[in-house]
Amino acid sequence: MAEGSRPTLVTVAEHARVSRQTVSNVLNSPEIVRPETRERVLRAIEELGYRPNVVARQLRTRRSSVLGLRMPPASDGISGQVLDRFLHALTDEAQRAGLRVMLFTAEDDDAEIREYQTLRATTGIDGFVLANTHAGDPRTQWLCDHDVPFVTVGRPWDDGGAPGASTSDDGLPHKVDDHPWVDIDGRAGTRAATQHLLDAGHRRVAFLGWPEGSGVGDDRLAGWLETLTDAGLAGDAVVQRTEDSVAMGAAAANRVLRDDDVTALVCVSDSIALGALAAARELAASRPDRAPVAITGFDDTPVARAVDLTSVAQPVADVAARAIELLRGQLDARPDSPDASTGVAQDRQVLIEPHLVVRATSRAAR
Amino acid sequence: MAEGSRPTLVTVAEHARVSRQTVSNVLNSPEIVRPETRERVLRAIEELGYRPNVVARQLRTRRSSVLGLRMPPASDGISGQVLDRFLHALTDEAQRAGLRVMLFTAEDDDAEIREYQTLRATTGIDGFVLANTHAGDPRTQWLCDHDVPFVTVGRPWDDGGAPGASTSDDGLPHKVDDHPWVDIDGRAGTRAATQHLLDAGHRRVAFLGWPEGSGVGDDRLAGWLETLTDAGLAGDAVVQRTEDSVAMGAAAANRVLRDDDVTALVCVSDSIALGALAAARELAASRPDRAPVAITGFDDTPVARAVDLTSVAQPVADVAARAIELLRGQLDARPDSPDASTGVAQDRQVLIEPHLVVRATSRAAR
DNA sequence: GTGAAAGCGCTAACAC
DNA sequence: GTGTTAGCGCTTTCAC
Repeated sequence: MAEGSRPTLVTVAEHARVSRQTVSNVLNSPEIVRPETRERVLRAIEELGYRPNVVARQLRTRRSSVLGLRMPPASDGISGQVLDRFLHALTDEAQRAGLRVMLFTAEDDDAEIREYQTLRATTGIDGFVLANTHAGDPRTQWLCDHDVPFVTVGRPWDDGGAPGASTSDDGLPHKVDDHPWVDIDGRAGTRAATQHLLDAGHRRVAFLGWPEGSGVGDDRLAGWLETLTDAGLAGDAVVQRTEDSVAMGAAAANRVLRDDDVTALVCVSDSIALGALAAARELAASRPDRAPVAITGFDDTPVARAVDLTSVAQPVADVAARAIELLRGQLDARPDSPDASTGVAQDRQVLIEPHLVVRATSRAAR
Repeated sequence: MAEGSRPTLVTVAEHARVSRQTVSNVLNSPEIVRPETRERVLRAIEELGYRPNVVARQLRTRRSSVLGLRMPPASDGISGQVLDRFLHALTDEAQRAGLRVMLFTAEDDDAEIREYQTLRATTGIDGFVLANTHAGDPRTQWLCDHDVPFVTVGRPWDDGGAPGASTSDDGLPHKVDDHPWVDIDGRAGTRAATQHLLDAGHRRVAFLGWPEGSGVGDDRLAGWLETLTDAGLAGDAVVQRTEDSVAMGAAAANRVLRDDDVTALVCVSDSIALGALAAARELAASRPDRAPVAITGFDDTPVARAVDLTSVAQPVADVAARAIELLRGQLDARPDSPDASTGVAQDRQVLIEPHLVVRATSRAAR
């Protein structure tokens, strides 16, 4: 504070009576500097309250330690706040790893790619985290082609619906599907939900899903069907597919519940579950004789907590942690750092198991 | 692409046959360079696909054009997603203004202040956007003391409850309350909601609020009370205060609705409104004779849309735009840029009026 | 109006 | 091990 401006490497060097390079070494490769010198330098740093200027370092090393993330326009879905939580977790993990998260926006995929270019050309962003990737995404293609480190949150779903990582059709320079990603195992989630309902004695467990073709939706459906099949109940499988909204959920539920044997519903989302809940409640009011209907949602949104809805919770923090890990792996593997061997050989694709949060809507009849 | 690496100022200068300084001028002060030279330089820039390196510029100018924002830990409230929307809008506005938003996290206020220091010392962040400020916030104090540009989203509520900007108790070097902020006029919001209900013929309009002492909550209550007073109905004013949750909202509503004359509820939040809605529905079922109850919420969360709840919508995008504006004003007013006069003289404190979104829960009896 | 010189704070080479 | 020499790409004097 006494000096007019902040101390620099030179200030520290003078103070410690060494060259400025030695100070730099103490900071970046402490092991190559003699302990007593190191001590002296560290003391000087301490005394002066020196903080390295990362901008200068960045100019020199061409590494920014900054990650870019496109802020998606708030989808109007009810599942708000999972992005909030993810963002918080990601920022936190990044910070812990010495990285920063920088936000940007883009109208569409092409604009986003243009932003990648700008961001890399002008501010030297090191890598990107992509959410909301979709089949045949031009963004992942571009990033692969330009050798930019990135990780997607969500698998690269083939147009078919099954997870990628399998078919390696030909010897293209870059197999787009085969990039680092982290995702939540939706199938395992619905499996848990369905099993939970079966364990509670339900036999005819219907599924309220999204229209066919969405990788995520089909994956969740698969988990339900699998479980039913394993239990020898696949013959009774009932599915209703609908758009993701409360109203549509209610309508779909009403259709399914015309079958009096259906006593439980596994829903692909909390929105649909919320609709189903309303439908079930009306049904219970109008027909006290009918068996009460158990319901599970997916995402464990605040709404689920609010209305006491059993739901599959996404471990967002884990996802963020693994995403940062995967990104770090790529960053460290770049030209300069020979630490490539240091990093534990890790899978480039990570599937995280969600867990079921059991609440009132799936517990024994009230 | 032909060349190995990216073009720099020198590359452009050579290409345009001018000094590198002239190129810099074309970029930063185009008006001082002769039109024909400028043309030539611009063409060279175009041809080479030159992009200025902001890191180098930053090292030289000490301005980063980056804004810091602490990512708050997801509050468990139902009102998720307003942060999402705000973040998107803020990023968008910032980008439009040539600024970037960088995220960070901190455990508490002190840790946040430490991050301010780190961020400014090492990466040279230009300013901050603070959300969730509270009475006697040490962060705003610190930022004022260190002359760091910032803007808060939300007024600096005095411990009393009234908005600051009024009492200037003594001649302290920095009047903490008197910093730039943007906020939503909650009072105007509940005023609109209450008036809407009065217009619909309701006479006894109760308020379900938060416990006393929260600036935001008291402000919202004030709007309701004001409107009732203006209508000469203050004598009938009924308030129930409760924690912000669906269950508490239902309980509070039940208490208020014991009074058969109460036909409308203005709620301080969507969570509470959601509870009230459930209570009202049960009441309607059990006592078909009673007049139906109209309900309004606050925040216009996805849940409100989902259950067709009338609610006060926060114009988040406007807030973001004004926040960026206020920050820009401070950034431009700094040492170098003499453009201080250019910026329209603007208020340093901005109150934005929300608007009511009328939905089923407040329309004439179904 | 344009150019030349200097330097922002740091690290990568290479000498010593 | 340590110091010296060069820049990274840009802008800011200040001559011309």
